[in-house]
This record gives sequence, structure tokens and C-alpha cells, in this order.
Amino acid sequence: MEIVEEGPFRFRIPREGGMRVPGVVFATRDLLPAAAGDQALLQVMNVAALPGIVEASYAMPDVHWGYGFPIGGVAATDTAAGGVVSPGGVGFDISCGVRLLAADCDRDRLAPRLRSLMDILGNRTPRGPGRGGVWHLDARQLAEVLVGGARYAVEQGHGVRRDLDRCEDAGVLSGASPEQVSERALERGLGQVGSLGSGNHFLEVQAVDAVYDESAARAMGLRERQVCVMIHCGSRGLGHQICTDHVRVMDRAMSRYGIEVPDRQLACAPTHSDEGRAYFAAMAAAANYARANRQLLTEAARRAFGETAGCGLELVYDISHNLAKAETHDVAGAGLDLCVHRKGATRALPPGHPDLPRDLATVGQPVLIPGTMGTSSYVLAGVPGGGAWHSTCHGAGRVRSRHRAAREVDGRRLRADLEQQNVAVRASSWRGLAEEAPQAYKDVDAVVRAGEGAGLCRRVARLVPLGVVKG
DNA sequence: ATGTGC
Repeated sequence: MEIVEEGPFRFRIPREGGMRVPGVVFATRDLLPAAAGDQALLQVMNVAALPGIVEASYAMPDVHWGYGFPIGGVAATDTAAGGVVSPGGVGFDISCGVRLLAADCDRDRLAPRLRSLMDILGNRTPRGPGRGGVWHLDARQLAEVLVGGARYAVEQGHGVRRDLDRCEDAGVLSGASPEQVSERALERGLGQVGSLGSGNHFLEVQAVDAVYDESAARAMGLRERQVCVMIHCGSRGLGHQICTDHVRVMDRAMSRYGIEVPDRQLACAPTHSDEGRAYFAAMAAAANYARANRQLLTEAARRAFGETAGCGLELVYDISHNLAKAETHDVAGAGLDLCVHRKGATRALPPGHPDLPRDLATVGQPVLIPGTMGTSSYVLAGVPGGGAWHSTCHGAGRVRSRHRAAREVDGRRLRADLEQQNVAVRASSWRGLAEEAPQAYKDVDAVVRAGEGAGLCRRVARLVPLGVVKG
């Protein structure tokens, strides 16, 4: 394959074969996927063949191999021109995302209480595969969660109104219908609201370690040495089942629409088709589930902080990095209705965008980047003119498979190393911990520098871990 | 990511 360095932080994969648009990768040479067997750039090319794709098949600096679409991929299709929606462009963990809470205390004040706080968070945070959640629902309430998201959770007393002001879409994605969610998905989701899951999901107690933009940080409620909580989780078994169900339906339907894709994992259907609309309605339901999930974990963290440290936690922002959204964008002077897939990529609205919370209108949207255990996480902001439909990276990006990381790293040893660095670790399995070792990931500092260099976002603050509750 | 599989 041909890849052309177009400028700093920007590579181009010219059109060939069935590609309808070029590929554009925002990265440095060092960040390009290089691991043996990593087909991410081939996947960027495959995505470029989707019906209705507009401008380019984009990849963010943390791009790596995924199911059909690369993780770190962004693709928009023109809905009026037969553009498609593809479950593989969202990912199995629908609306997986990050929420950042800012404590009204500094790290020095928390230090003497940190261990007992971590014990309580560790004991009370449901996590690991298949385990239950903190909110026990009946079927009727689950349907309300699927339609109402974090807003329903807050209405039921799990949070405060201001939380919703600081959620993407005010905590609820419209267009969700529980009727499009299978019985099996509902069963899997029933007992998991308020749970982390496993893999790279976590709840971290962090401290603000550096501030790059003082006024933006202040507007977001952040200052040096302040304690924060970062929650990274998604829609659990419910979202996974929805993805599985709709991939199957679309795989069978594609030929009826005359759609051919280079990889079956890119199964898709026109956004206006029955299959496309059904997926969108189910995807929105999973997105609302994920938002309620993060809202319930927020309330659990607030109780733990209140009891042990007498601290409150204010929501900075809640943003998804696995979602397809209906958005209108200016393309060659005309407003087009697009279906924007972001898979392992984060929306980054620029200052002045009408969808921003009023008090962040001049700042831009907070973008939350979870780093790797023991390294940094970042708060970024959207910038004017941001490319790739106002999108940027979502995390460090994996460079070694789970399998290889588990083979090379000893989980107990990793925990001891982290504790040595004063990071308290509450793991759920040694293997799971090993799979998430820092050496399995790209350098998150380099990833966010590349995002900034490519004009996709700007850095606001860096956060370092004090303690991690690992999924 | 996932009751780590069809």
C-alpha cells in the first residue's frame, strides 16, 4: 500500500481499487501501526469503500486494528446519497466513553485518606466480566433507562440536574427505541447498570499534574493539584449483544441493497433503510444505557468520597468515543446531513458550537483521554476548524495484543511496580491487569501531541493516577 | 469490548 507524508502529523493513502475517497491518517511516523499483524491501515482503506462516504476515511493518532473498522477511525456518510450506517463503525462497546469528576479538594489533603478511599471504591465498584451492577432494575425501569439515559437516572434521584448540563446530548441520545433491542440483549443488560466491566475499563482517582491552558481549565473547574475521578466504561453485555444482533441482520441484508464491501465485518445498510433505522434506534438505546451506567458509578464514587474524605465531586464532562451520530456539516459550501461514525475517536466541538454547555461556549468541548495505568490522562478541548468532522483521539491506543501482553507481563509484579510508584491498585484479575500493562500501549503523551499538532484539539490539562480500580 | 465461541 502507498502512504504519503503530506505534512507534519498528516499522512494520505491515495485512492485505489474500490476506495471512493482517500484515507487520511493524523499521526507521526512513530505512531503509525507497525506491530506484526496490525491491519489497521488496510482497514482505513476498506472503510473508504463504504457507500456514501464523504471526504476521507480518517484515522486518529491512536489508530490500531479493530473489528472491521480500525479503532481510532472516523467516517461520515451522506445520508441523502445512499450513505450507510455500520455497526462495526461504532464497535461492540456502544457508547463506551469517559466521565471526569472534579473533587473540591487537593491531593495533599486527600493523601492520608487515599488508602481507605481506594479500599471502599474497590469493594463497592462492581467490575469484571458478567458481574452485577449497583442499580437493581425491573424490566420496565430498564426500558426507561434505554430511552432516558442519564436523565432518567437523575430523575430517579441518582445525581443532580447540573450533571446533565455536562453530559454530551444532556445525557440522553434521542431516537432510542427499546423495541429494537432483543430479549437477549435486555436480559444481559438488566443486572449491569452501574458496573465497570473489564478490559481497559477503570475508575481512577487522579490529580491534576499540569495545566496548559489556565482559563480553559478554570472554566472546566480544574486547577493544579486538584483531585479528580475518571470513569471509563460502556454499555456492557447489552451493547455487545445489540452489535452482534444487528451485524448479523445487515450481513444478510447487504446484497438486497446491492452493497459490496471488502470485508464482511463492515456489514452495513443505508441509514434510511429499515435495517439502518433499526440499528440506529437500538444503538441509541445502548448509548443511553452507557450514560446511565456512568451516572450510577458517579453516585457510588460520590458516596465513597463523602464518607471517607468529606469531598464533593462535580461533573466536568461525559463524552462517548464509540458512536454514530446524525450531524449536519458544511461540505463544499453546502450543509449535508451525515452519519458520522466515531470508533475509538472523540467528538471535539469547537468554541462557539451551539451544542456546547453555555458556560463552556468560549472554551470548546472538553475531550477526555484516558491514558494507561500508571501513566497520564489528558483533558483536551475542541478547536476552531478541527478536521475529521470535529474529532480527535480517544486514548493511548494498543500496540500489543492482549494475548501477547498477558504472556509477557506478570500481573502481580505489575501491581507491585505501580504500588511502588504510589499508585494504589485494586484489580479484579491478575491476567486482566497484565493485559493492560503500559507497555501494551502507545505513548499517550505522543498521541495527544500529535492530535494537537494535527489541529484536531488542544491540551488543557494532564492528570496523573493516585489509585486505580481496574475492571 | 464480551456470560472472551458456532
